[in-house]
Amino acid sequence: MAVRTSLARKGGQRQSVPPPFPSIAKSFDLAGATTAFSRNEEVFGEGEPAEYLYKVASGCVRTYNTLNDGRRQIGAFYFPGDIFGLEARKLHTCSAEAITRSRLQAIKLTELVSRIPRGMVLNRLLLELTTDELQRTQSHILLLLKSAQERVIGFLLDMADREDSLSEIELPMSRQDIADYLGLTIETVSRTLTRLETASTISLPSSRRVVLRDRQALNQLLN
Amino acid sequence: MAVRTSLARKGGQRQSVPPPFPSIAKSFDLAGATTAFSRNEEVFGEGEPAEYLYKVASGCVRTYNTLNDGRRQIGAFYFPGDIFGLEARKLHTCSAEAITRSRLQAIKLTELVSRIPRGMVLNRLLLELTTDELQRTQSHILLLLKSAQERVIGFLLDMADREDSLSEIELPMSRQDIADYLGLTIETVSRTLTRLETASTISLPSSRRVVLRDRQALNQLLN
DNA sequence: CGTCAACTTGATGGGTCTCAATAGCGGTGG
DNA sequence: CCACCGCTATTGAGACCCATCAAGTTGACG
Repeated sequence: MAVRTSLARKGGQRQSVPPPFPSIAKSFDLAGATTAFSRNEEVFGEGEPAEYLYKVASGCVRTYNTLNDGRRQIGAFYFPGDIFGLEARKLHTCSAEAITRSRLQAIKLTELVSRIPRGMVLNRLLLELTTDELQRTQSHILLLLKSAQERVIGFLLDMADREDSLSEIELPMSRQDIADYLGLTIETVSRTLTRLETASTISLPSSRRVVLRDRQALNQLLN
Repeated sequence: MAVRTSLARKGGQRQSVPPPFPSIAKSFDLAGATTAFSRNEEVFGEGEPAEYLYKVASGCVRTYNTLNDGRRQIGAFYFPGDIFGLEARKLHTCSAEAITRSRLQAIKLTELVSRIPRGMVLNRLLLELTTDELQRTQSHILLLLKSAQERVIGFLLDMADREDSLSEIELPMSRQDIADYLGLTIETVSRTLTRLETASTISLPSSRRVVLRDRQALNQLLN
């Protein structure tokens, strides 16, 4: 799978940003073996020691926090090639679950140093991963400030960029997942999608498939 | 000034987290000389090359993004001892301004390596700074999901922790700054503060001074 | 005492949440 | 093949929270 260029929002405008150098982190092979995870299976839980780094070989993973009022905030979705599980401190500050049946490469952080490519320092790898995460998180903040319609459109465009497809998206996650990522309710997400379909800017062959019919209109609605 | 312990929200609950090691980054002296900035003076602008790292010697700084609908999103406030200006890529993705008359230490990134304490690697310093930033950003997301009252209370408690005062806060920033940080309007911020004062959980000797009168009640209102 | 900026307060409307019911979809078994 | 089931998604009606627009208040400074 090709290394993806990450996305950044600058001034609220969508914009592709090339990586600072051909992303070593993402193309870096963590380990040979993969572990299988079934749908909704937990990869790690909040509060557990953060000893491993994971790379998605196939499938899709979500990380989330559980708020004390019971709501769930999804922090990020990870697709094949993405690396996750890195934490600032010793413990995980979020939980991770497989969304679909997935295969993950895992490597113990303490063993990582021996697998690092010649000439690369551990701190540089970690810095790169943390930097990517920071950019994603900052974009996420800007997304949460907007109207429901703008959030949903922003989400769809992000997904379209992350899948290789030009205009047809296969969503592995449920409406609840989307809602918890965007800080909305499933009803609002559903209504917004319906309204976009009515306006002929997208079409919904099935609930998990979205076709972007008019990207220009979508970008305009981002305001 | 003492090195502060940073804050993290876990499960939406407030919780102090000790730094992984006595924060080298924050106690690290960037340079001898300081530059003065007047109120509202720009330190750097979005899109400019990110060549310097800044450490607040006195005063207070805000970083922000301007959205394309004209709104402004404040990403963070920086107080004495805090370091800012580090970017993932070559250019600044946000602007920075002094909130009050401030003095800042600045050092060119390219010169940084020569000033790094013996035995420390550049990447480790950068990693530490990025990690701090990531934690702040993640907390910020969780704050933006809550009700106006919870956001304002969360903000006040954060400020109280960052100032050394136990219960009396001196806010250097305007209502507009607070609103743009919390994703609210100034009216909502003002009304919320008034309501909290009416409920005797805080008092407002002046608009920029806040006394936390009942921290237990405040924590309870965080839900 | 006038001016200006910052802040507060009030009235109103709109966007999203809540609660509730209906519809679709995949699986399982008769 | 069809009936049934559970789960997911859609649709509707009403309430509530916050934004908006507008007016009034306060405080600093000349």
